[in-house]
Formats: sequence, structure tokens, C-alpha cells
Amino acid sequence: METASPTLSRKAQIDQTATALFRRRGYAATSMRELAAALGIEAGSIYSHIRSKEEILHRICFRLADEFMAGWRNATADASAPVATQLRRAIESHVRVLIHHVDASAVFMHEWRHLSEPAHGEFLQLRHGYEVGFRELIARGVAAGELHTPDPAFAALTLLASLAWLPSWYRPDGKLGAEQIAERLADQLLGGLAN
Amino acid sequence: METASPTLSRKAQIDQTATALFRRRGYAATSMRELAAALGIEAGSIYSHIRSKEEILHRICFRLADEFMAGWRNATADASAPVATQLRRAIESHVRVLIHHVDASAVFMHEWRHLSEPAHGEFLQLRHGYEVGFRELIARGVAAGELHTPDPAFAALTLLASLAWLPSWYRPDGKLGAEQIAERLADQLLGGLAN
DNA sequence: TATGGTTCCTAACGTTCGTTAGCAACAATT
DNA sequence: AATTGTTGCTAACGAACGTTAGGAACCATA
Repeated sequence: METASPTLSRKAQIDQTATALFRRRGYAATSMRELAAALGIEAGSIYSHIRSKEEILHRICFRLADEFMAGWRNATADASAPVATQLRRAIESHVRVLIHHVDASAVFMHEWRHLSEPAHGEFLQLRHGYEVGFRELIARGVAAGELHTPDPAFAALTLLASLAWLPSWYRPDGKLGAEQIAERLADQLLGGLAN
Repeated sequence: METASPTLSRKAQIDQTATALFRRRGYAATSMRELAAALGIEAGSIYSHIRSKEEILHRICFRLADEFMAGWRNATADASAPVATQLRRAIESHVRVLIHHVDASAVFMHEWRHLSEPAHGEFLQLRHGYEVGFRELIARGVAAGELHTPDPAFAALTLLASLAWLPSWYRPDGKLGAEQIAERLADQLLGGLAN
């Protein structure tokens, strides 16, 4: 067996703890000494496992981006399905990822700008592609007569806004689960649009 | 006449430049030396006009909070008006403030957590009151039969999400003005709800 | 018993941070 | 002519920053 550690590898622990700290205090305002203290070790020791502070942020952001992308591809794989169905699946997938990684999601939304080039540009490109995907899906639905809205681009914006805003109000102990939130979001966002 | 300076007072210039920097780079990642360089002076010179870095952030956040609050009171002053009207007015007021102070709005949304106590708590209290106002207004509309939604609290969340997300995509040179954005937002958010 | 990977330490590096002290130039007011 | 407020400078303070070097345990495998 390889490193079948009982819990998480030290590197994974660092990522996890850093994610929580970056979320609460922000990337720039979180020092390596704070992170080390939260892990119960000294600051220098962290560098036995990582190369730099930014590497942690990079991993947090792009790992989540991968999850969002995979969910999107999965949800829209069946291009013959009704657009409303694809859209609902995409929303559900997004919410599921969001809720399964609340801290990472908040970091993903706010701290990506501290990435330096070329990671910064790559991240923006990924995010833009994701947003365009939603926008075009909605536009396709409108063109097909499945959805109705006076301004598809605007509808996409409010949808994405609701998704982006979610990690800042969602509480794991709330009464709504992932599926219910996704359902309610889809209903509300499509309710005014779908026929 | 008092300080009828041709442009802005130096203090106002500092606030303005800091707002732009805080927005682009984040509060924690913006140094006083950067701010000074953007103003064309030395770092130490800034302290002839302000007491601390956080004082600038405090002013940015609470000044905008005042504007949002004033707009809200104005929009909902006539309690006898239909809820849909009050809501539409509140949205329009919010969007107008948002667009008139795009940079400050982005700072307001993201950087408030770097305020220390008691300002941090006061800010959260103000924001919470604002959100509760929207939530209750929508709930009142539903109770009065003016609005229809399966989950008023959720509807309030998506509305606030759209408002919060706006400064991150709005471009002053875009084709939509403040009034049109507010109108479209209100239409879309209420369109699915109002009768 | 030797080896290599994982883990962590102490000590320190050079840099940058927010901020202050003390001084000087200039404007407008008294 | 004296005063006051605004504006800015240089030089520096102590603290905190991200990061590195070098060494030492420990544990598995060989």
C-alpha cells in the first residue's frame, strides 16, 4: 500500500486549513505563520510540503474550476435533451459542488485575483468560458422557444449572480439541502422564463 | 468662502485613489506606498491627511452604507404605496448608488471584513438591517397578494445576489444605463413573481 | 543495517509593512 | 508682520512578511 494515512496527507491538511483561513481572513491577510499555527507546526515546516503560498491558492482555485467544468460537461452532455433540462442539471451540479466545498468556493469567488500570471489569465479564461456556456445555453433555449425572457444575457447574469452569491449565505446547518437549493434556484430562475 | 478648492481636497483625492486601488488589488494587498505613488507623493505624506489605512476603508464602507440607507428610506417612505412600487423604487435607488460609485461598491462588497471592531460589527449590523428590509418588503407583498413566490426569503436572496454581483460586471461604457439596469432587474426579479 | 521519504525544528535572510518624528515651504487670514 | 492650516519631505522605527538553509528525528522498504 502507498501512503494509506489514517486521515489526510499533510499536504492535503495544509490545503484544507489554508482554504478555511483564506476564506475567513482573505488570501493576502493570511500569513504563513497563521497557517502554521492553525496546523500546530512552525512556519518554515510548511515548505517541506509546498513550494509557495501562491501554490496553495492556485491549487484551491483550479481544483474547484475542474469540478465545475466536469459538472457542466456532465450536465450538458446530452445535447438533444431540452434546454430547460440541461440548464436545471447544470444548476444542480454547480450547487452541489458549491455546497460540497463551501470554503473553497468562497475562496474561488474572491481570491483568484491574487494569482499571478499566467495563472491569473488562465483562471479568467476558464471562468469566462463557463459563463459563456450558461449564456449560450439560455440563448439557445430562447431561440428554440423553450424559454422566454426579454434579455437572455441579463437573465444569465442574474443566474450567475445567484450562484456566485450562494457560498456567502449558505450554512451547512440550514434547513435546505443541496438538491432543494438547486431546485428552488432553478425554479425561480426559470419560473419566470420557462413556459 | 471655505476650502473652495478647484478640484478635490487632498483627503478626498486620497479616498478616491484608495477606492480604485482597493477595488483592483484588495485592501490587504494595497500598500500605503502604492497609494502614495498613485497620488504622486511619498508614503509618509499621506498621514498629514488621515490617521490610518483602516480609516480610509472605514470611510469608504460607511459612506456608501449611508447612501444605500438614505435611498432605501426614500424609496419606502410612502408605506401606503403598493409593495411592488416600493420594491421597484428600492431596486432603482440601489442600482443608482451602485453605478454612481462602482469602485466604492466593489470595495463595499468585498473588503468590509478587514474592518476591526467595533466597525466590523456595526457594518454587519447595517447590512443585515438592509437585507431584512428587502426580505420583509417582499414578504409583505406576498402576504398582501401583490407578489407570488413559493419562498419569499429565497426570492429576497436572489434579488440581493443580483444587486451584490452587479458592480463586478457593470462597465460604465456598456449599453445599459442605471435606469435601464434597474428596470430590467426589477422586471426580471418581479416578473416571475408579480401578477 | 542501510536508504530514502516524510515530517518538523531553529535560526535567520532580505524585504516590505504601517506608521511616526521633525522639519520646511506655501497659502490665506488676522 | 504674525499666525494658522495645508501640504509635503527625509529618515527611520519596530514589526511582520515569505522564504531558505541545514540539521534531526522517524518510519517504511530493501
